[in-house]
Amino acid sequence: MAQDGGLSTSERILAAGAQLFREQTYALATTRELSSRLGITNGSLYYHVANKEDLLYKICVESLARVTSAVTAAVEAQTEPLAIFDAHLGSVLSDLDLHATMLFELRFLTGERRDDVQSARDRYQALVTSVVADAQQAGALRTDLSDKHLTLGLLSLLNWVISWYDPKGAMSPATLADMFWELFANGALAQS
Amino acid sequence: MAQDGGLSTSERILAAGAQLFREQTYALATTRELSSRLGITNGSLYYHVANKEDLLYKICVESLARVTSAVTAAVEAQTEPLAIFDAHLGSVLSDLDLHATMLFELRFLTGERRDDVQSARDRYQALVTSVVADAQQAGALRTDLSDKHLTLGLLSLLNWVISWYDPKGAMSPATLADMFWELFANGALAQS
DNA sequence: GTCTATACTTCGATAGAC
DNA sequence: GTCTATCGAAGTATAGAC
Repeated sequence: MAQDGGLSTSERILAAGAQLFREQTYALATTRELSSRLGITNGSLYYHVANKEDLLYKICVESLARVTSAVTAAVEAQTEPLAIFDAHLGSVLSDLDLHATMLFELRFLTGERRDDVQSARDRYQALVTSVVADAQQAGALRTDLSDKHLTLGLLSLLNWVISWYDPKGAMSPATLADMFWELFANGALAQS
Repeated sequence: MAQDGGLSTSERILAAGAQLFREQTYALATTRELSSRLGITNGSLYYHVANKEDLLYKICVESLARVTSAVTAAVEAQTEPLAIFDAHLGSVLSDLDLHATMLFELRFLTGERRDDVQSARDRYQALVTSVVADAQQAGALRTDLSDKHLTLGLLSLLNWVISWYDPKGAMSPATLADMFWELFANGALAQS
């Protein structure tokens, strides 16, 4: 339960865990360091989380829930593919720790947790593909490249940005979305 | 020194190390597992490499040397930006272990080794940017987006492919290069 | 150039008091 | 809900014989 104006312990653990996992990667991050940042001992941490992998699982689930929700809402409001760039980057770049951890550390999950997150990610990708396919059928996007390939190009732009984006840099998520959309939509060739 | 038709021990260690680091990540890969794959004991491994980080360093240096050499040669032969897609993907996708390790594990290097590899990577990126800038000045690429931004988009396509490409899949590096070039050059919008 | 043996460190997780 | 104390496992790297 949330404190007055603050965060619940579970929420604090999720945020601190995501930050730590992004800084050091899941494998190298230690539960001792995490406990220390939270101001509790290593033993106390295990009252809140079952184990280290379970924390990673919760982070991945939360990441995909947020970006899926943001893009779903945007697509329902306006069906232009540009909406995806805006909604995706708006969500992802304002919670870099969360989404970077999902994207790069997902593979360390095992068994059911791994399958669970992977299928959530597949569903998100299918959502983007369906928007692309709809735009193709509406005549907005070219059809000589398949919906899968167009989506692959689109998601390459959106995913790779996580590995270099600097929140303190000059570009806002909205500016970046406009720039990427412009490039994705019209290409890099000079107009003849 | 190379055996008859085979590889030297150093070359075998480099290849096996890159494969292991890509499979498990640098942090999780153990020198014991590496020794085991090479058919020697853990102690023997240290006759060939100073330590684990030094092996990662050698892998990163080799990766950047190869892709830089491939793209440099291609650009000297034909100055179209398409040449970059072909040469880059041709090199990278035929040595996935090596290049994936450089791209995703570089950050675990420390001190001088880290600086050394990072500056080699910066030089490669500057090479690509210069090709883009030349094409802009020649009137081939649009100039309302900066050379840096166009390069960012280009490298997003080229780098992200490493995280999903399957050598056993249907697409050859050359086919993929054509597809990405087509998308990068002309964009996703339907022609009006 | 490879072996055995091991020193040294650090980690995830648990037990049980408060 | 947090603490102290600790178990047991695993890792990197070294020493010294062969």
